[in-house]
Amino acid sequence: MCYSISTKKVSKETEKQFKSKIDSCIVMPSHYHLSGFTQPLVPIISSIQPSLITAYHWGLIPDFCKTAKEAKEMQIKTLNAKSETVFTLPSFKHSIRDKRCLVLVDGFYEWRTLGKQKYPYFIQYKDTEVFAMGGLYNDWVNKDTGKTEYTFSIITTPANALMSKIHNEKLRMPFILQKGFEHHWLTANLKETEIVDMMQPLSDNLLKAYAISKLITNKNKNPDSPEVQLQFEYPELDFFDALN
DNA sequence: CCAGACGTTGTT
DNA sequence: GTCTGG
DNA sequence: CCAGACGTTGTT
DNA sequence: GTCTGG
Repeated sequence: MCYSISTKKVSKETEKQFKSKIDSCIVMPSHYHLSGFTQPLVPIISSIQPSLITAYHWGLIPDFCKTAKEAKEMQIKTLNAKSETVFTLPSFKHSIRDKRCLVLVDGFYEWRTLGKQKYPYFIQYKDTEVFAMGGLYNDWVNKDTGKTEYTFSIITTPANALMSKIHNEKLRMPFILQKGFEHHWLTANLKETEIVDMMQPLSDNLLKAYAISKLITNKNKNPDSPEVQLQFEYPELDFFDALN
């Protein structure tokens, strides 16, 4: 799955890459570390406005939610949507047909388990700073206040070889669009089979990854800092990898 | 029928 | 063991 | 998801 | 709104 991302390098430069303009109404959410569990604003491009980079809250609220309380409880359960079940689950079945989006990031974080220890890793796309994860969105109207909540989920697929080594218990990874093919995901009127065929694990030779320090989960320091993305040597990890 | 869930993982 | 904040 | 707290009182 | 378990 994917609950932790970096959006630091999403910027004015990103406009050319995605042939989209940054929404003048938003402040670009640029962070070294964002946890999905806080429902952060994240830069996205939606299928309804494929030429606009805007910002949505992480954690999709389905239309059937009636109150703000119900919506908030739902959001921690819809950070991810499994590619294998998005066409049938009530929370996602409408969005997968006509509310797809690109989630713009420059990396994401996963934990590798060895024995009783967990080691955080930072994963990036090899030949581009900013890349797109495939997602779903929904604009949910709070009937009590009349306000609209703009929300999304990140789709997950089975892990490729690289991600299986890192995320070695869950064996899942975010659905990542291949560089240059991102807008295919936003095409209108796609058939179910065309959508299904797109939601495959990205080839692992396109990604790079290394272990980072445990600053990312240090409560006494701020993980939203450049140091969170620095490579960190764990002798026991190197030793283990040398044997395997 | 009613009532409550509506999700991701992996494990008992 | 379970809850909470990020 | 992970990591750290898990409590009372009253004070800065 | 729709699906599921009882």
